[in-house]
Amino acid sequence: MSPRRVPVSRRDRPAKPPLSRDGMVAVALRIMREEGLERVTMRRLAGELDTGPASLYVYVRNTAELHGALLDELLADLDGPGTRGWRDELIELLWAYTRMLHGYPSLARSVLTLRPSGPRYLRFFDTVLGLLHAGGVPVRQAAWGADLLLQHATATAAEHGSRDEAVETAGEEEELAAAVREASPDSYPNLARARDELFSGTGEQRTRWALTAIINGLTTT
Amino acid sequence: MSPRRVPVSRRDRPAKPPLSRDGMVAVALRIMREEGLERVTMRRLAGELDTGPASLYVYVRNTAELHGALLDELLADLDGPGTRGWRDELIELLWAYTRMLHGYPSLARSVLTLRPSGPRYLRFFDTVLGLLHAGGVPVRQAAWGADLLLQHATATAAEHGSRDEAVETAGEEEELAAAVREASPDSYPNLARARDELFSGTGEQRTRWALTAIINGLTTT
DNA sequence: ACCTGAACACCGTTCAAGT
DNA sequence: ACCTGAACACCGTTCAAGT
Repeated sequence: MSPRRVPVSRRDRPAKPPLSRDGMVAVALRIMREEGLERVTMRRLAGELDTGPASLYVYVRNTAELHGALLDELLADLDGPGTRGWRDELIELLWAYTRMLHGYPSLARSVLTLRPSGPRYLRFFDTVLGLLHAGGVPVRQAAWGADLLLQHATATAAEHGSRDEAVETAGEEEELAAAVREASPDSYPNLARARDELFSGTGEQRTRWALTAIINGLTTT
Repeated sequence: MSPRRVPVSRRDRPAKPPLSRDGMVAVALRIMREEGLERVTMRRLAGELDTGPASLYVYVRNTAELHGALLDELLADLDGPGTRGWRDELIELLWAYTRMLHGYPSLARSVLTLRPSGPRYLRFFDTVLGLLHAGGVPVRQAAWGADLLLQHATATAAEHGSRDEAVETAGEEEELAAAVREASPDSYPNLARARDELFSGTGEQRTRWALTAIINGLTTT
């Protein structure tokens, strides 16, 4: 009779590190990087931290707050502006932000309704405002414009995110393309005329164009 | 002994109307209008239609498709453009769309990742393209610009939606405001300078300004 | 083809009771 | 104060079996 295999018990495992907000966020970040934000649930996180879901509520008010913390963590990897003209630097910065969020479309969606307020986000916002100021944009247009630019970048990442869920979205994209193709020029003359341009360009080209257009618009409005 | 009250049984109720996609969407629309999109779940809808959730999958592929149908339904209430100049009409149309979606922020969030392709949405898109064309905007800028304008309108509704969930968001808005107030002018000089303008203006003023800025930008980019 | 019961595999959050 | 087991009140989607 071979010795019965007993399941690894609590006391055989390495001592459970004490819970902390930072530890929680670190684990959440790892799960998000490896499997996407969908997998970062309170229950999963609790399991990974060897406790019950209720324990997490000592450190965050709710999932939205956790998502805000994750955004702030990602923002740490964003480089500050370089030394070119304010316009180019601004576009580069916002494009880098868009690219970063593009890898985490679910986070982008969450951020869109979040009003983030972490230190890294404030730094980022300050930099955008600074570049607009450097371009001579009056303070009101700079404030409203920075908001507009960040909203656009976030919404773009949320919309065209590139994780597995994008497979579904690709189906809908195809459905829209088909609907546009089949739209009769009689009832939809403008759609028919714009048919080819509606889906033209790469994501990068369109995003850069949009950022440029918004910057041009806000300086003259 | 008073007659025992028996619960209303299946056969005492009016004959169950046959399921149909239109019937489903109509009930979903009613629930969304009365209680918000959060309450429009497959299970709730099935209960309301006196069937099991599995039955709904005969008519829609998934919840995303249902949300697309709801948007198309709402779009039916949107008036076409009037007779003023293309610019004013375009802003009016997009503002009406924003206002409409503002009442259903969860739907706006869903639409942002949906690529809607319903007939009413195509009509709406065609109208936006038509107004830009009337303004002499070249077809490529019109196509990319229409996309940009619709994305902005949808994202704005998603962001500042006005249902009960807005109570939570108000808390986060307040937290951001507090963070901005407390941001030291030394480490966040641009935030400090823009402090007052960051939260100035009504939602309508800011949305109209943003739409105007984007239109100005896209015509010159 | 259309319809469904039941199951699969999960959720976020709260709360009373512990330490 | 910090932590937790257990419960509350739900989810979307699939699938085999019916009609």
